[in-house]
Amino acid sequence: MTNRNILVSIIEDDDTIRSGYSFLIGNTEGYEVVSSYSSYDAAAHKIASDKPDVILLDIEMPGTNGVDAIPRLKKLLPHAHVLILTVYESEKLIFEALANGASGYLTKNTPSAKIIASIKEVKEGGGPMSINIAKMVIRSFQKNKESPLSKRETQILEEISVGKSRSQIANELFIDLETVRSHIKNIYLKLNVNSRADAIKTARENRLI
Amino acid sequence: MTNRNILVSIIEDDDTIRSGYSFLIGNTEGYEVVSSYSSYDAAAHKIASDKPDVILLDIEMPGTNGVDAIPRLKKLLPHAHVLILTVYESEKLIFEALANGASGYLTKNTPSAKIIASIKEVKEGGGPMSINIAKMVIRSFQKNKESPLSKRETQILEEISVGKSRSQIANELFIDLETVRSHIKNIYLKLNVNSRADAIKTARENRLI
DNA sequence: TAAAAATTCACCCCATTGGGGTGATACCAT
DNA sequence: ATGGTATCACCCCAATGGGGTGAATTTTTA
Repeated sequence: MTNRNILVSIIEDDDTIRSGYSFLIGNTEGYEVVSSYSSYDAAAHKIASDKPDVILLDIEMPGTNGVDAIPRLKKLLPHAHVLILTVYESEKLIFEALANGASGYLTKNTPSAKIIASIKEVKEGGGPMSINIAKMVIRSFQKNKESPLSKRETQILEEISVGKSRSQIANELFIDLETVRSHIKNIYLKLNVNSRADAIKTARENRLI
Repeated sequence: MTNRNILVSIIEDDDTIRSGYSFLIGNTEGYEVVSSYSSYDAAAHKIASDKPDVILLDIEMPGTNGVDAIPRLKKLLPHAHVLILTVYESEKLIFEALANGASGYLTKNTPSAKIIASIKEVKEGGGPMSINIAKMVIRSFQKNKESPLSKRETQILEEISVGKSRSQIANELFIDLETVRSHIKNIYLKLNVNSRADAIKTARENRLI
């Protein structure tokens, strides 16, 4: 069997950048640019017939933005991989993009060779990320070391964050219901909130849990 | 100013692998192996004075395992970066390691050049990951496409997962309290559970939310 | 276009929960 | 020995959560 080219579509509103990518990828052995569009809206009705393996997608675009475009592209082309290529490094955008089905996330300062390699990687089921993105993702797993909460309080807040009730927590930690209550009260005091939802929100924002 | 060498400590129980890394890194310009140990327990009392910039850490080890070793190492050497180098690819271990403060996660099939580059990357605040690890991490952000839950049900379960009460959900979605209730009942039916905690657990396990 | 699924709402029941207040004891670690 | 932590107690009461049953309407899909 012969390895066929990796078919790439590009959706990027900046003409210069789009031509640049197109030139770069089109002139690389084993890669083929099947189409390029200046927005998702321009691509929507045509990209399905292009049958790309990988879609390079910008986030900042007129009309439908990149993040919202991902699930639509996945619906049009269930087997295509979406590789985000953008200048944005906001944690929110990155996670939204990944949650929406992006297979990788590169920033625009990524060297050409890495872009080419990432397209192949993504086609083969990998998940390429720029180092700064990987850093943010890793950091998102790490807890804040300067938590105002004690160990026990953190533990209880974690139970709360998975939907446990007071009595469930009391049972699992082998302590009295009242003790759980007083811990929760102290948690609320420290976080300056007065509901489970707010406590969870504040804790997540500050990586306390 | 002159760039000083990157100081590396290695904690790895396999003698052969340890010497291999030691040789590889020690013979690379700009890198210096300041110490190597066959376990965390062996390193515990001495590594602080080695003052490494980066610690290469194995997960599978006699005595204190790698995951538990991370926070202790971070306590001994708050400014050192821990780079996991292991054969394990279990999602649980990866996330535990990252949550415990690991700065990067490489699998042992990583080519030498990539290991060397990753040590530098980690020292400069990056977050290197093997492609297969990045893939798992990315997948962990992505929802299951074959959810038994409807869009609305998923939305409501997400609200529940952040600790919202029925009435809070009703207010935010502009629907009646009773409607929220009936959605929740349907969610419980579909997931075969009968509590918020179980629903959240099942949903998280199946990436429904 | 007809059937199936999703979304919406209603009213029954009732034990449990959640949040607020106040206070107390014991154990640590600095 | 003083402040933070962890434990428990009892006051109050509205709201919540979970279970049952049924039904109208809209949307999606076959």
